[in-house]
Amino acid sequence: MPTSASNAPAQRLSDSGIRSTPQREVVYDVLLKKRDHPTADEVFARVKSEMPTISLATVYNCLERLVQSNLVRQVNFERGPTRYCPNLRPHAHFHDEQTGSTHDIDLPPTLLKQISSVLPSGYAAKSVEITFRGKAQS
Amino acid sequence: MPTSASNAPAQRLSDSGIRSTPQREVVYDVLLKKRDHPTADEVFARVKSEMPTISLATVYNCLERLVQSNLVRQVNFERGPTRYCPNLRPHAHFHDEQTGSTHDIDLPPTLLKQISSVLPSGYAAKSVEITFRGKAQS
DNA sequence: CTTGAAATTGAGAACCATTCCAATTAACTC
DNA sequence: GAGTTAATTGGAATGGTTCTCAATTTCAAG
Repeated sequence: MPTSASNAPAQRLSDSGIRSTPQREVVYDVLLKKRDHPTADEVFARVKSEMPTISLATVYNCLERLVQSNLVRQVNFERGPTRYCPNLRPHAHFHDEQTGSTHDIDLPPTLLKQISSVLPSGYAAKSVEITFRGKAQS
Repeated sequence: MPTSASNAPAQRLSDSGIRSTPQREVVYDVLLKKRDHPTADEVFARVKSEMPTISLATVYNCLERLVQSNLVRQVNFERGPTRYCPNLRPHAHFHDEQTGSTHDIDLPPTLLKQISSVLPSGYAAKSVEITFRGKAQS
């Protein structure tokens, strides 16, 4: 079996040092395919259409593993359910209040530096999280 | 009745067009006095020492009113309980992972403009939320 | 292959911040 | 100060995400 595009996700799983299972591959694949920051429930629904026997607990387990392996990031808005995002580059989130959808906004490194420069000395930030709220033209 | 320092909060309540009650004044006062982004439960505990008969439901009601009146802002971290913040100026939050404490970081208007400038045309942001995570020297 | 460690399953339980309720009390208006 | 509207109270209920459990299955290394 060649290292074709279709099993690249599986490759990335084992490359990340986590055991590759069909469930994990499908979960990861679903996240890569539609990057709309789905909740665990939404991932569960999507995965089920490809793999009807998967359980919600497994989806939670897989997502947790993917997060631990730094292949996926967790995103939280307000107090809603945790969402999952396979975009590993520095980016902000734009939350469209009309549609409820979330868009990734790439952040240039220069801006990141400028933002971190507002921190008083003695504050060492490991990460920054930026969320816009408003409406986007559709 | 003079507008003394002690009843300024009460004044600000009625100035905001909401009915002034002892409970609301104490809740607002507690938020102003210790600006460490307490949860509703924490506010409840602090208020109770001044007003032992207040109920948790009232604390929630008061907080909701204060938020509606734009005297207080809600802040959410991860999926934890909602926190309350009387700082109305544009600011970011620095979340110290060691201590769990949260510090306000003032944001200069120029930076806010720079941040908003990364938005593609068509994206109209009504608000931005910036959270740092890391450790602060104590 | 064998074997041991790790993952999956399914259903239910736990968790807990928040809201609801109906009764009581209090705050403004005239 | 009478009346009307809104706020407070306490306790119970809600709601929904996330976790737990033990049994079973699957993975991958030697």
